[in-house]
Amino acid sequence: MDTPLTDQPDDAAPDAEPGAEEELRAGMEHLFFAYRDFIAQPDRILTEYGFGRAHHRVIFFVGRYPGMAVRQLLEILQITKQSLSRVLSQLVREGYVERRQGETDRRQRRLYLTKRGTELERRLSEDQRQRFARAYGTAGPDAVRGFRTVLDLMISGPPKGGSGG
Amino acid sequence: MDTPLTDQPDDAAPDAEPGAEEELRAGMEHLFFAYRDFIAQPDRILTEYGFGRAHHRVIFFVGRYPGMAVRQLLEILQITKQSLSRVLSQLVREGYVERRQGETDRRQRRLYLTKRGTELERRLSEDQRQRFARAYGTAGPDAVRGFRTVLDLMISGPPKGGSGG
DNA sequence: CATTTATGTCAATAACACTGACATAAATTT
DNA sequence: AAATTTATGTCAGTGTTATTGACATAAATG
Repeated sequence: MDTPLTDQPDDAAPDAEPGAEEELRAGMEHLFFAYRDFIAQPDRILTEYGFGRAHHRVIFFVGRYPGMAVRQLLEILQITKQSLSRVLSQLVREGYVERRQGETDRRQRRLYLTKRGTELERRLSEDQRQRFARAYGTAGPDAVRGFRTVLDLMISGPPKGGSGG
Repeated sequence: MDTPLTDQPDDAAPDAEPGAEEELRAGMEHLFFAYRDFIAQPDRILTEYGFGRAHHRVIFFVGRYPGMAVRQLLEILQITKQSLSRVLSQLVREGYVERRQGETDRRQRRLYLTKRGTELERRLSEDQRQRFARAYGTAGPDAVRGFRTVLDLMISGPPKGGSGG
């Protein structure tokens, strides 16, 4: 995966801009590359299962927050319930995710990974975990703190008052 | 845009894991949120033009590297030429991108933003630039260096030399 | 009892990626 | 000069993921 930073002809170098603007665009560019490479390997694995990126997202978040309700998953993924429905139904049908009726609110379907789902989650995230582990390890704790600080500041707060963003 | 970190019921908190693993997954989760929120506003603007995310990527990179050849754009975006073709042809047809024959290698079609394309690029990137500017400004230079360090380490190297790391 | 919330489904559509096949022009190699 | 490779582009068909709109059920809430 080439980055153009090292590989461009002279007349395709970053456009001369005021330094600050250039720094921002460099960040945007690198965020794009990081995300692109972050999802490349899981994408390859998913095709074996006939799944796509959306399935991975569901498996990741249900694995991370067992017992999560459908509504919360929708808020996180920022997609419509119709979009989620197809993916989630498929995962349930094929035995990767389990739906259990909520105890306090029985309208809810709380989501859990099955054993099979947990295994797939580990397989899908293996490259991603290694990627983070390597980057974190090489960069060191100070850089990791900076990374997390900037990343968190980039995330939009809740739309309303909520729990204070 | 809610994050589940502050908003989950007690039984949907992050699964108890060894600390290191949890830290990695937290990073993965936040990278997802950052990217999700990073592209939300441009996505809204693009619908006005009948464009999608792919058009934005082309406009961003052609704007950043004027005179870029098609081949380089394909390597960056990691998509097939058929996929790029539809998007690029549309942008050319509607006057946002210009193709000029290469001078040294006349097989190449070198890509440039038109005035119209430059205007759209600025509009699309406005929220993203502000987002980065705000995060960078609040986090401070040390954190920004850490952010860039980790992000760069996460990007796969060129495919030829190493094993992608 | 009326309303809202949580969930789910059916149908139609669009954006964006894919594979495979084929074509032209120009550069490079033999 | 001929053969090969490279850069680009198009046509056709397909699949995943998203969309909107309409409609339905069960359960919680006012």
